[in-house]
Amino acid sequence: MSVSLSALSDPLDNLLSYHLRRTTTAATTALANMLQHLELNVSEATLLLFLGANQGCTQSDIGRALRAQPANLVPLINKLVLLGALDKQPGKGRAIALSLSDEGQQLHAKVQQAFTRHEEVIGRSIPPERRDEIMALLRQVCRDACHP
Amino acid sequence: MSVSLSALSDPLDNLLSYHLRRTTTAATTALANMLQHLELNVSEATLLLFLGANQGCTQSDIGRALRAQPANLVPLINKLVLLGALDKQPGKGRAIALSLSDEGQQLHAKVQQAFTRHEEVIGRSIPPERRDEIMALLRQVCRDACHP
DNA sequence: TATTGTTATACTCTATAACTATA
DNA sequence: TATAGTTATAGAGTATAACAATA
Repeated sequence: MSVSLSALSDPLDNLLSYHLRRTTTAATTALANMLQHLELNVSEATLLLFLGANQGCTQSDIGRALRAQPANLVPLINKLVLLGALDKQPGKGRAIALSLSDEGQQLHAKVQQAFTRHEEVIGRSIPPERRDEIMALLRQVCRDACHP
Repeated sequence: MSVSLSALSDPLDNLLSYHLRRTTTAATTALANMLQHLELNVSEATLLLFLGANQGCTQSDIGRALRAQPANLVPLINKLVLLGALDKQPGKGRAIALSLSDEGQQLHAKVQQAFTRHEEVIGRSIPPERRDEIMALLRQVCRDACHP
């Protein structure tokens, strides 16, 4: 027999890890919606943002900075190339220097706008003076989780 | 040519959404490692925790409470059944009331222990008196993200 | 008909192994 | 040999559509 909804207790509501997961899912979904009209998903947009600030970097630079497996970057880079957003230039050894084309620059501006708007949405209940403190805390939780 | 690592700037480091994603990934990976010896992944363990506190609830109760698609619960429930952790009892209509078997109770205790230890690990830099405040904030960010 | 449970499917994210190319 | 890039693949998380069973 079904328990009525109000009677359900939630043993997870007191867990930081649970709220991290749930909140991140909600925030990422909202961001994905804001990027939809640009034909980019969150990963592709994140990569574009990073490339805009680090023109000439290589795939392995990106992997190290964003803690992504180089293999997982391949489809993302291909997508940006497909959109005409990327220029590739031969680098040292097998390395390929990536930079934004003119079209990529324009797309980059729109992505930045979307991210900024999204930050405003998810942070609208956070007093501005506490923002930095909260991000420092998230960075620390991230480090603590990585070194158990 | 490759840019030296120290020269790389990170335009994402100032974004709350980025740190949410990165921190959640790190925390969830750590939790998964702590659950490995119980042969449970994070989703299965979360479900077990919920069922322990809501014995007799149905699949659609769970879906509503954890905001999961009922279809996605099927493999999780099957896994717990496979481990001998669940009892199923016919309920109203097609509904099936789920509860923990004796074996499930024992597993539940171990899962709770793992979650508690994980909370200690990821929260070890958070002053206890600020924990509730931070979780309230995460809940609020979650709500804000859902209603853009 | 409305609700519940199930199956099949698909897309994204993440991770690893194995391969190729270049200094 | 060491580094960089690529391919293939596998597992987990999430979402929808379609179907079956029951009141």
